[in-house]
Amino acid sequence: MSEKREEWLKDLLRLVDEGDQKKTEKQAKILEAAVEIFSEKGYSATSTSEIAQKAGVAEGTIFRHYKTKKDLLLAIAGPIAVKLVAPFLLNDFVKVIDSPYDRPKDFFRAIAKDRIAFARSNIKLIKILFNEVPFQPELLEQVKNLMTNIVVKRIENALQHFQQQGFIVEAPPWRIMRSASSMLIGMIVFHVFLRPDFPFDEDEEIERTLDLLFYGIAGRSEENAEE
Amino acid sequence: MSEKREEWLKDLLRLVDEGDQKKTEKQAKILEAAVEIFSEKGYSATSTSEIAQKAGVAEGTIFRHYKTKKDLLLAIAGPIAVKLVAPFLLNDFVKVIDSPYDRPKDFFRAIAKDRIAFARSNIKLIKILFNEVPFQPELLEQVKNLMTNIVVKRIENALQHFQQQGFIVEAPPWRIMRSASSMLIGMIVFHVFLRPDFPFDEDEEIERTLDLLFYGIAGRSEENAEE
Amino acid sequence: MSEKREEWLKDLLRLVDEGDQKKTEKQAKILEAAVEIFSEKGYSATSTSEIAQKAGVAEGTIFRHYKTKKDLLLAIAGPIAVKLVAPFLLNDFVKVIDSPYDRPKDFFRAIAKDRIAFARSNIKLIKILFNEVPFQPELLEQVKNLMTNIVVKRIENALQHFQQQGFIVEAPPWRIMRSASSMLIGMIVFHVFLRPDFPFDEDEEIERTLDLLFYGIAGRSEENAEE
Amino acid sequence: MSEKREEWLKDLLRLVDEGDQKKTEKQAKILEAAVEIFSEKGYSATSTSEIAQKAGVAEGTIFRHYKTKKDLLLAIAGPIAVKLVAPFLLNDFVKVIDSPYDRPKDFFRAIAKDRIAFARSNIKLIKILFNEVPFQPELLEQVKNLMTNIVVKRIENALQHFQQQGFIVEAPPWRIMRSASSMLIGMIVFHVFLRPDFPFDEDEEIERTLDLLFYGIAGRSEENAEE
DNA sequence: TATGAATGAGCGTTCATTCAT
DNA sequence: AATGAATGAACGCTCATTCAT
Repeated sequence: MSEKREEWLKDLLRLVDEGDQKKTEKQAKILEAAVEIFSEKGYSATSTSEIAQKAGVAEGTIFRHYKTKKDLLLAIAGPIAVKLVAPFLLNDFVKVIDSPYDRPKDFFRAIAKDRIAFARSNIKLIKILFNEVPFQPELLEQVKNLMTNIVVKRIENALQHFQQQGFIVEAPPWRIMRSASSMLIGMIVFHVFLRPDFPFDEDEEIERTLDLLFYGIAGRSEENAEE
Repeated sequence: MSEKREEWLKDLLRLVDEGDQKKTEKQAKILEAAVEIFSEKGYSATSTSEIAQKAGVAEGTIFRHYKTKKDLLLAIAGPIAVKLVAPFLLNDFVKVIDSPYDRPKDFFRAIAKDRIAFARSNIKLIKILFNEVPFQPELLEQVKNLMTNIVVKRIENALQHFQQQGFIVEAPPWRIMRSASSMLIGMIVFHVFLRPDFPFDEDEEIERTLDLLFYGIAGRSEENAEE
Repeated sequence: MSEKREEWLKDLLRLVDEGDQKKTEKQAKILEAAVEIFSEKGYSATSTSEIAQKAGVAEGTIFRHYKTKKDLLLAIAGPIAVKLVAPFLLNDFVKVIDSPYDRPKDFFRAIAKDRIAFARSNIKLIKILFNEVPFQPELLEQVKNLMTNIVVKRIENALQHFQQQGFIVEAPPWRIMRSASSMLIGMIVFHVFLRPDFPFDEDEEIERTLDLLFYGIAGRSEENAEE
Repeated sequence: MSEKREEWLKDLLRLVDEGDQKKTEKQAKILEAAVEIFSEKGYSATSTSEIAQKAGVAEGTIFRHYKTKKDLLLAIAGPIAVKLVAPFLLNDFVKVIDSPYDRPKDFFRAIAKDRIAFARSNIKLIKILFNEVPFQPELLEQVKNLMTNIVVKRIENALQHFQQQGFIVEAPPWRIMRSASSMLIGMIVFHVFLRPDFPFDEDEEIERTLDLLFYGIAGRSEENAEE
């Protein structure tokens, strides 16, 4: 089940790679400062002079590396969008169906742990991405592409695989996906973004949340009553 | 179980009431225009002259009614924050515990239907609220207050009530709340904001989503295997 | 021989009229300052802040009245282009053919005196016009239109009229026009723009220059030799 | 009647010679690009980065050869000013008085043909020169010097010589010079700069224009009437 | 109450020029 | 000799806000 990589995806990946490598010292400082302030005040409310000051460079230097302020934003938000869905881009992601995750819980657990870790080390970048996606058509387009063509497709495949084996309830895959995603994303949003100080044992929390996802919140009375 | 209303809450409610009533025609047009543009381009990227133009008033008129641009934003985003949690503010919300919702499903179903309807008629306002909450300390504070002191408290009460009756699984209420909220919010976000054109039967969708919430996504094999 | 006025001409004339009338005090000061500095340093080398300073207004005020710096230039250079050819725009200019100027010399003398006076009272504006025409396509177009459709046409008519009466040598009208224009323009350029301090009696100078134009610079020997 | 060469003239000539010779390949490309863009958009509206790009060199390279942007302009406009009056600089220009041009028409014809040819091969440079002379004091000074001390002086000499022989009408030489120059310059401006596509036979045109210059535009009726 | 001209600080961007390589 | 990254002043222009009418 080899997936043909489309052009736009290749371009994206190349962009990400390039961005990760060739960076002058000044460029790195500019990015660092921009991330900091963009995430604090939002893109539109951030001035390039503020970025320059925080980065310790002249304002003109910013525009030598990024033709416009928006270019600077996209240089930050574009790659993070790709990295956000990186696990699903892996060619061998599909192997999930053949073997590595015997059970759907293993599958969700793996994704959850990986993405929580990722979110934790990229809090500011993810904030920027989500704050700006509604207002930057290029970003929106890119995110839509990634989601529709990569993530949704692959998860759907996995779910159908699990359904065939009877591991997952019979229901439209998109609803299961939506519900499962919501629960995991909700967990991340709460523990990483809203209440990073709320004390909890991550592994334990993932386990208990998966329990709720898999077996529901109904108590014994409810179960007997309805089923 | 009467709840003492704090000062800040009284202030908020008065604000909302006032906002809903005394509005000159011009003021209404200004708000309408501001909502439109704020939701499209974001608060910071919107200029007061643009609002004035769209509202068909002079620029000075805006500042006669709202001392600053931020005041205008807060006049929009503040009330919507309150209305967003309005059901939980009702004095008789607590009655849920005494009688009206025999079962938790009825409880969640009622909230879901009501809030979906609300979201649908306030898409732009809610967008504005969520876009700006991270950057406006006053908004953030207000939302935090509402959430922590009203919503969380009352839902927690309800959940504990249901747990006592055995209708809901024994688990920390905050985790159940987080999971349930995530699933319902995820449904709203998806069907109202992300894919409003995605065809679905609302009542049916709510029912099936509640099923997943209550009984989980595990299929028969999985159930047997683990439990 | 009534001439139908084209649309663009109407527009131009309206523009000039408007420009001459409704001007706030600030607007007048801005124009005055702009004319001064544009003529001294050229349009591109002039900064809007300099204009604002000289006009005694805030920089923003300039942009309330003229959307861009180029608009400001065109508000100055456009009308002067029209006024420069104003005499030829008069409907009764054509009467020249019926009676008022019995002889071509009277015709050229009238034009010369009028345009010298005009040049003298609009030195700076004319400088700006001619400095910027090569670089502003809109101006170039406008000047071309005025020249080709109005000035050239009408002078040609007059010349042909004079030729029919034997007052002017038989030669292609455009060559006569070019030569006559050159001589008069040369006179204006020299005495008004290049050496405004060079002492001369204007009426006398015009008369003597017309003599050269009409009877040539050849001395008696040359005349005998060739003719 | 040998003319003592002043210092400034020596300097100029040396500058021109140097300019024509020692030029690295890059330098030549820079000049070429600068001429192109200066003539298109004007000096002030041209950026050094644009020149560098068009010349295919680094921006720094320009400043290695020309200390400032203005130096670059002067390196272009200075020499062309000198070349523009070059014929009058020739030591043997004065021979005109002794013999080579028996008649003034030959004299003017020679100058006209030569300068038309020159203008044609230096259109852009001449445009630059005349566009910038009003704004660059150094250029203005240089052109004034050349004109007053060389061109005017020598033509005046020639004219007086022709007047003594009765070939040219008795009138202040400056007026004859102004009129003759205007006519020839008018011809060049029209046929070379304004309407280079206007079809005409150059030799014929020069001849006919000289006729107008020498014998005037008056027809037979006018001649009889006035003289 | 409503206006819109006026403000001047601040915006994103470009500029001519420098200098380490 | 040639580069191009870096500079910071200056650019044209927009901004939220004020105020006389």
